[in-house]
Amino acid sequence: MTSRTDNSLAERKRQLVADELRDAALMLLATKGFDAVTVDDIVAAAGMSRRTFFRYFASKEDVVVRFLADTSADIITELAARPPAEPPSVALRHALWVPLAACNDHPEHSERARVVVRLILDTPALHARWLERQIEWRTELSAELANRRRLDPHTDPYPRMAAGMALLALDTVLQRWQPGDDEQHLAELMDQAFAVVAPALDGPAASPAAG
Amino acid sequence: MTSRTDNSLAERKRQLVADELRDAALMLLATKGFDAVTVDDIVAAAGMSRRTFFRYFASKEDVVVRFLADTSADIITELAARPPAEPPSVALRHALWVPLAACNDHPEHSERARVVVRLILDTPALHARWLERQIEWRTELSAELANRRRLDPHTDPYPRMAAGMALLALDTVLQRWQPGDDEQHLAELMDQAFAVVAPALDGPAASPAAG
DNA sequence: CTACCCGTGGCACTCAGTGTCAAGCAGTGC
DNA sequence: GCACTGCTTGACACTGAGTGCCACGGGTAG
Repeated sequence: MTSRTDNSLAERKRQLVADELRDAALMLLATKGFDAVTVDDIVAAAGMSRRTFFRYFASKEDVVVRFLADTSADIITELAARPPAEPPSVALRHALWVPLAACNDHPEHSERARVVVRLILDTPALHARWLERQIEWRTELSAELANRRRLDPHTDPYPRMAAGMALLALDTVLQRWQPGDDEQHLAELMDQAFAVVAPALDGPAASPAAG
Repeated sequence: MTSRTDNSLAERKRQLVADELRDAALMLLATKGFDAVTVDDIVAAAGMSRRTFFRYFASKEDVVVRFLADTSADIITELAARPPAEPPSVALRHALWVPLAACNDHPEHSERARVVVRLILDTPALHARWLERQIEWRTELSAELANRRRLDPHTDPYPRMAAGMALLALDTVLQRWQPGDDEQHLAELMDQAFAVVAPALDGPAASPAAG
């Protein structure tokens, strides 16, 4: 989860520093709360300088959000890899399952991921940044959906809204993620969420109304 | 739009100061961009002190977001006022139309509202705060929807997601809002957006799946 | 051994946001 | 007119986020 392109040596050293900072940050932020921890606290715990922190993370929010966002970035490529004939609801469900499955592959990571999710949802500043990241995904998912259905994303509201509904389903699952939940229960939550939006996702396709 | 409870005298003086700050802020932010304007610039233009600004607005983002949020706060009461038998898609469409109609009632305000919408959608920091505000509305709309359908918002994902879809429709309309659009065209955009989500909003209600 | 490259730390700076306090300015009672 | 009270304001100082700049140090190539 930590790296995807290790150009060896220098790159791995960078990754090591980033992980150290991330671990120190998540530890402190999750236990003391977001506002109660300063960047100075984090770098003191990691044994590095304040300046170095901002070379690896754009902001204090960035450490937390990127921890989830990195694992979720694959949803776009996953959607592109789904068979074109697949209904949007099914393709999107599979695409959004990727980050959740990645968490459950490593039980010890899963627990930390859940804590980070809680931290984000309960901290307004983090929640805002999280949504900001989702906006990017929505744009990319929208482009892919438009491409699949040969729709013009500038005149047809369907792609953008379909992507938005999928992310809404993800949000709902994360919101309902409880401490003891195993992978199966997470899958059930996912199914429930997608059951709600499926009629719209797979509905009467594009409505070429007035323009 | 500016006030809804004028306890006369002191309260109206407060409103006057707030409006002055808001006008100066929107003028500068819309023309120069969000990051290029400091709070000092704003208070200098308004002829007030930096400290006074933060007595009226929680943050630089707050000035911009509240300008739209204030007009949109009525959507919750409007939804509650809709007849209980009305399908969710229709009730929600009427509720979300309130802020848009409020804009079009005052042509000079409409233009500024459109500019502010552009500013918010084009500025990541503002967009994030805007979505953060929508989360509150989603919670309230969700509670109202759950109440209408006698659903438990903690076990059934429908209310939360229905509210999310409605706000997604609003977002889509704002995104596609063009300079020359009159009220009728705005209504068409609204209809198109709701046509997409309506199958999910009015679909097979709650699915009491596993819990 | 030397020259170079890159990551790092230290420092100073801007700007957002907050707490505190002293002044200004109504309205009120004497 | 005068003191008292409550509220708003401005000024100052302070914390904390985030950035630009430069000098140090430790590897690596020549």
